[in-house]
Amino acid sequence: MGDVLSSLNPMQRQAVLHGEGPLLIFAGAGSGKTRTLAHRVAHLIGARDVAPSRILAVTFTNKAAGELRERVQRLIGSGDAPWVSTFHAACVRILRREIGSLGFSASFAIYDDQDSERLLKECLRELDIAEQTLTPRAAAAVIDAAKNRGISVATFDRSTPAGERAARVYTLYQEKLRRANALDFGDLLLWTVLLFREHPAVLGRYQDRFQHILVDEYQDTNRVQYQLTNVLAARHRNLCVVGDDDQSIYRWRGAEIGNILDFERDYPDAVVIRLEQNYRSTGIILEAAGAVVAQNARRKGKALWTDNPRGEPITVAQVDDDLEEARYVAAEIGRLVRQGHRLRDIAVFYRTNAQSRGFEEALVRHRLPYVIIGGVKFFARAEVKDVLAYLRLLVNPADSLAARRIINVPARGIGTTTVERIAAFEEDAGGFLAACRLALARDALKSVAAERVRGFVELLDGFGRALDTEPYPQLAARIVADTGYATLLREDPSEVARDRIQNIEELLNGMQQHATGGGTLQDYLEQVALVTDVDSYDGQADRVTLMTLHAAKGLEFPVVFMTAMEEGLFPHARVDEEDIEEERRLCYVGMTRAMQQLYLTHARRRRVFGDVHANQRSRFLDEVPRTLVREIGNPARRWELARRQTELFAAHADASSREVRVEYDTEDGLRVGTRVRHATFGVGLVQQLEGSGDGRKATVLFQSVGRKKLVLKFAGLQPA
DNA sequence: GGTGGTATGCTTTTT
DNA sequence: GCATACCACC
Repeated sequence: MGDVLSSLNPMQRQAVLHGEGPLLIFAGAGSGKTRTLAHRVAHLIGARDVAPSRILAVTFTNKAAGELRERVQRLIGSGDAPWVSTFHAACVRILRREIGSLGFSASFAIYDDQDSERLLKECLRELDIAEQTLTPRAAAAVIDAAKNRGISVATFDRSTPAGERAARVYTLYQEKLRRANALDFGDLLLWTVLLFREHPAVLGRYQDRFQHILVDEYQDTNRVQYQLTNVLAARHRNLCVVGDDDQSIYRWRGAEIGNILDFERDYPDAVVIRLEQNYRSTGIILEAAGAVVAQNARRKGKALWTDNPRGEPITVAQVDDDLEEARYVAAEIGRLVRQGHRLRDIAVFYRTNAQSRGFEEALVRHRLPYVIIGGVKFFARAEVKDVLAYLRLLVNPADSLAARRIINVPARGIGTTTVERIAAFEEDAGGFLAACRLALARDALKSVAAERVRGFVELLDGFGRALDTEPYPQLAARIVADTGYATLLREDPSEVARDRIQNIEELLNGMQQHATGGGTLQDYLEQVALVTDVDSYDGQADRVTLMTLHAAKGLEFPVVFMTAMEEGLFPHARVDEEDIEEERRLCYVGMTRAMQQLYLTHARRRRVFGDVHANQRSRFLDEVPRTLVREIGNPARRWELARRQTELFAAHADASSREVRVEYDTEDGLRVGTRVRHATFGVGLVQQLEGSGDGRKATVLFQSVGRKKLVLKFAGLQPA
């Protein structure tokens, strides 16, 4: 263990060695956070004799959980592993065991966003709420936001007409979920909180059990996650949270940055450790990113530093339009590759998924292989969801949404009329599939329709029997064959159909792999419900990576291109001034992904939804100290740049000099607002003057290094 | 029930 | 500008 510890820096070591009691770790970008967490967990097990089963470590992504689990395993060798999982997976694990007391059965299904919206559409129709009043998507957003804040149907605010309407939708939606024995993503967390609240004995068991709780990315926890961790940690109070307020980028998903900012208020005895040494980026990249995020007011503020070389200046490239931007990026990537970089070392970031297209086209033209993370998700594809719906229905026959999805897929002549006739029995029967049986038993369908529905029910019954006798991947393959899905696609010569066949094959392969590892069908469905595309990013294939800035969090690349750095795109036009700080944090996250080289590109004109826009360069570009930048592009624009940066600078200086009460002309000619030049720091603006004679000092805001207090006698300031 | 036309709407989306 | 979603029609 001593050896292992010696590989840590003093702050990391302190975080690892901390014993009992609350611990807050501010971990700056690239400061070795995962490493520290892994060592801490291993230390608790190896040196403090904490049983692995009594440790709970929570992350936000499966990928992060996997990495942490693997590193811990490497450190502790074989033997029991602690719980390392996402919030959602941890809740599923608890709920599979305990959900009986909430009136669900343990085989509950997990609905993704798409499922939720479909179900909400049904709700809105039943409640006679026109889509113009409330779209399924908007309803989903309202309900999800409520769940994130721990608000159940019982506590939902009905005081306004819109609130009353939303409450009715929420109520019906929850009823439908319950009848379908299903939980959506928000439910996984909220039901767990409610379980603990209503069943103190159950809570007590878990409180006892989890002697140590560690939470990663604490800055992105929402209120329910906050409640969950804090209530679970209430007994032992060994709560270790790790995060970086500057990397909080999910406010719009309910994340509350206050959770991390107020940790010391929640736990006055908390030990606070700052990991401020960055091992990832060059000095220049770090300084530039730091200067940008320093513009934010609501932050703890930290001083990241690095022993790494200063590195090359940041390239800011101005291009004429979006096409040229894509061309420039592709050409530059080609050049980097010829210089010896590998494609997998290079990433292209953009603000919205829709922006990937141009880069794809340009990369194809340059014959540069790439991979896109995000966009349309594999498990959200229609054909994949269709096949999964069959399996879901077998595991959880109450899943009416799944039943409705596949009753006529592939087409077997059961139309909307028949479906609606069956739906009339849904309530009595308790689910759509049961309603099919009931409708048949009551002879409620026309003869042709009845035949077809009977065929569907018998088909499913056959699959149901096979479920007990054959491995589920085989069953899945049989479903694809016996339903006629395979034939349908094979007879279709189109490219779309070919893609779909490939996707289904990939799906079946994935199942095979999972089953070989000993997983059951229920495990598989659960895992599939909780994975994302970013999780599957392996970084091994030699390809350029394209992704949104959000998807990039937690990753690093030797070379990073941040594109479309323009007002309206980034920061995005949809964010109001209040959320600008979050956009800026997103910028910070993007910049700090870069290890060696960082490119920031912006176009003078760009096509957005078909119209040409002339966007101003992003304010974030102007917040990067010019001394760290190499500008490429139209030289005439450099004057514009210089002018804008001076303006920004003056505005900033103005704002911060407001506290100064009186300005006198002075014998040295300096006053607040004077532009001065310093031999090392370059140009700056005088913000404050104090003292006289040899002790006279000036506070100067420099473009390059920010604010400095200088003794005039030694500073050698020149007018500029 | 499948095809083709037009309407629609488009930030980010850890799970 | 483009993909999807829904409706009308065959």
